[in-house]
Amino acid sequence: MKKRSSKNKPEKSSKPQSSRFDSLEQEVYLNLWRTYDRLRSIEDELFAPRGITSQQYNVLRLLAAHHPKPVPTLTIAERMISRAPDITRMLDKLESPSFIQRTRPPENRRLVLINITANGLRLLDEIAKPLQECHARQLGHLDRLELDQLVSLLKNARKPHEQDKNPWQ
Amino acid sequence: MKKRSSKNKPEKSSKPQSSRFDSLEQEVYLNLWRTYDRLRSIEDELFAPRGITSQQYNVLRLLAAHHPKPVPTLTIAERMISRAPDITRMLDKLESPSFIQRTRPPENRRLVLINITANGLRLLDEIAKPLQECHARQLGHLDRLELDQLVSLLKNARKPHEQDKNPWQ
DNA sequence: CGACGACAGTCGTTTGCACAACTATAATAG
DNA sequence: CTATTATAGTTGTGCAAACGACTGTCGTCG
Repeated sequence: MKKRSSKNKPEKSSKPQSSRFDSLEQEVYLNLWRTYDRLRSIEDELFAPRGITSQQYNVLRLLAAHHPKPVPTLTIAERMISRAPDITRMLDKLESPSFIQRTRPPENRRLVLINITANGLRLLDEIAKPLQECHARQLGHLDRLELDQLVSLLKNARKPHEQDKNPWQ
Repeated sequence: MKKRSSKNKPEKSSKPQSSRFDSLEQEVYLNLWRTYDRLRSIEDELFAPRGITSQQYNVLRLLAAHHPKPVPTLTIAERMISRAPDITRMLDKLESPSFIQRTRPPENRRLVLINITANGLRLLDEIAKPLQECHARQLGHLDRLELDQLVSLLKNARKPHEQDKNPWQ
């Protein structure tokens, strides 16, 4: 995935090539933002009728991946795709329709361990197929090479900004 | 440009890296989301102390680009990077520190025309340099080829999802 | 043991965002 | 010249996110 050394050119992209952008970096960022926004709205159409957000869906996926082992609350927060400072209330919303279950282990009562329930697993199963179709609508028009390139460039772009030991870096 | 089978990936169960995603499209989308989130947090550090959001900043940029011609409210809403259903109250926040000015033209009193003020232009000017540095921190580690590729792939990715005549497609 | 600090979550409050219903104005049809 | 429809924003309300302060629990060090 390494394309080339990233420090081999002196005067990079600081010149306003296009009138709409102050720099190439800005153009990249705004395109990233716009593209995220467009693709997200497509996913939201899928999740909204089911009463969950895509953040919540990703919590359920994380839990399912660890199932039947439970995951502590703050571990979930760490692994979220976008920062989740209010993980408690988000888990509340998954607990009340009983997609998840909380337990406080006696050997360390500071922890709250989260488990996905059969109900939660059923939801994931129901969503799997429409979500697959949703992803195909989102990005199915790109070929495999483009998708691979995109993943690689995106990873590269955020690499200096991932600090902790989360699985994203 | 179609017909890419998206379900022919063999499961490599030994590597959690590749089993973390249900499809390559999902992997792209989650990477897009994550990268957007990381870069955004960097920009937010810049804008927050100045009391504006990056959405608001982009409104000011749009207005500055048209200055001294005014722009109608809903035209601004259309051109926003991410959808802005509540453009009114967002402009309120720009009007109270008098970064913008509203006028209702007598010849069509349905319109509300927005102009950037000298104050708003001054804010843009003050932000320009730190923002440039911010962009360099965000993406300065990528070389020109990578940045160009990224822009192109991102545009391509959202192309089917841009419908109207906005300047983003 | 008992105080102190670190750890793991929770909760209060404020702010922002979204959808939909609403007002006001202009254009058009009969 | 009125009724209807389209246009352009605004506002009500409710939900979700962000930040920080707070509670309860555990480890440890004198």
